[in-house]
Amino acid sequence: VTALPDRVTAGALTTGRTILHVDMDAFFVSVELLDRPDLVGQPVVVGGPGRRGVIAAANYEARRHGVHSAMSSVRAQALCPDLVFLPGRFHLYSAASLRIMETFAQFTPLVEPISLDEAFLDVTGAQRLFGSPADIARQVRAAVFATEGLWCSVGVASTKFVAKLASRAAKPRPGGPAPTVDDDDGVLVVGDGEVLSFLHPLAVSELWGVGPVTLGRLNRHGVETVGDLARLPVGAVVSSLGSSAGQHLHALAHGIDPRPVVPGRREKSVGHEQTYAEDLVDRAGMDRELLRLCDAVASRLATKGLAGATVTVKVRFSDFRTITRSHSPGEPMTTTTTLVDHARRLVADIEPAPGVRLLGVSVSGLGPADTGHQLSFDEFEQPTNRREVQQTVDAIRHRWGQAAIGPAALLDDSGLRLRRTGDAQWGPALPPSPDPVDPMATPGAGPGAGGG
DNA sequence: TCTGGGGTCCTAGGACCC
DNA sequence: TCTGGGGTCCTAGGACCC
Repeated sequence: VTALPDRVTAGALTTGRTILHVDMDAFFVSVELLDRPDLVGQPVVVGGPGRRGVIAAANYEARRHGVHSAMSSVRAQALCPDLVFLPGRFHLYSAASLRIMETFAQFTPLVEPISLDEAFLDVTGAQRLFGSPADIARQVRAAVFATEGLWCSVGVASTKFVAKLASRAAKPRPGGPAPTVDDDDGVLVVGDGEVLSFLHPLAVSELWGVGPVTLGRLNRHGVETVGDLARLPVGAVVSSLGSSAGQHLHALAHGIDPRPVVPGRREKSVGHEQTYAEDLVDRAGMDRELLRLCDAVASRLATKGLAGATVTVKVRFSDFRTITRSHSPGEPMTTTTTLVDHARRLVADIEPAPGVRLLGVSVSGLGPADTGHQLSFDEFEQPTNRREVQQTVDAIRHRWGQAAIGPAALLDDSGLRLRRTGDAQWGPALPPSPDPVDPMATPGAGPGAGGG
């Protein structure tokens, strides 16, 4: 694979776009299996095995039993008693994802990541260097396999959403043959003349943006397929779904999607939330957990060099009713102490007694953390500068790991170890874990969702 | 299917300003 | 003080995606 030269002008990309949607196959599980060749051929998932756990990713052997991501783990286990559960190792997936995105960048600078395992590539201007759209798609797929040992599926079209649907159609089928680099394996090109005949037979729920609620509304109009939606007058769609969503989906049903591939999109919020194996029932528990969440959020803000304007607390009660409370203090926030002060105030009048199953803290309105030393009013009041404390904590964590230091209020009953956030990625472990966390563990190397 | 955790985007009402 | 119209910001909630 030859690297793309520096000069690819945006001007050449304005008409007749060629867009690739690249989607890794069973990404998390595939990464795990590189380390565990002994499990190849067995049904394997990454996810939390606990009572409130869910499946994050399933390999094709597991899918053959009907197991899929977002399914509750209890149900997955029932469908496939031999299912192998692996706890997630997020840092591995992030690192692999970064390398894969770099591989994409060898073909075009216009790479828009959607998640760790998916991206859009606008290759309109890359065809003189790399050949036809199908040629480029095959080269991308082969390059990812050559560098990572991982397979992906590639959809090609002149619009984003058709490219995405095409990559899904190009996926290996559960129980089907294993992927190869053969000419037409794992790649589907939908030419402009074929868009409507490809699109219209699909279930309308396949469209990006049609979830359970929208599907229900469309079904009430007798819409089952994308073709049904296209035949409905736009007015009827708009009156049912609202102006924005209605016009957008109606246009999609006609194959129209002007959204460009946008590289380098900035993140807009950073947050942590956690569902508890046992509901929280008192103020002290809420206050302690808010501290834990704010500590985790502040730590990530520091790593990214960001500050936030608005803090939002989310509370989900045992009956699943969910509320949010937010506040924008007027000054950028960076520290655990500032975040937790606001977070606790936001829930001060909320009664935890019915049982709180989830708490979340997120920060939005992100901007660069100013490196100057303008003290906020808040900090000015404090005997010790909060920013300095936060910076010292962050430096220690950078050197010794996330669990090396933290608020004393988060020490567990032994008084020796910190209660940590972020291990239970896919739902709480089996019953409340008496299992301590090694305070010297490296980030992400905790007991994980399955440690229990 | 008794429902995770990371996010994005949209809507709607009210405060506030000109 | 029986009072318009446009714009922006803030807050709360919800749909949706991977």
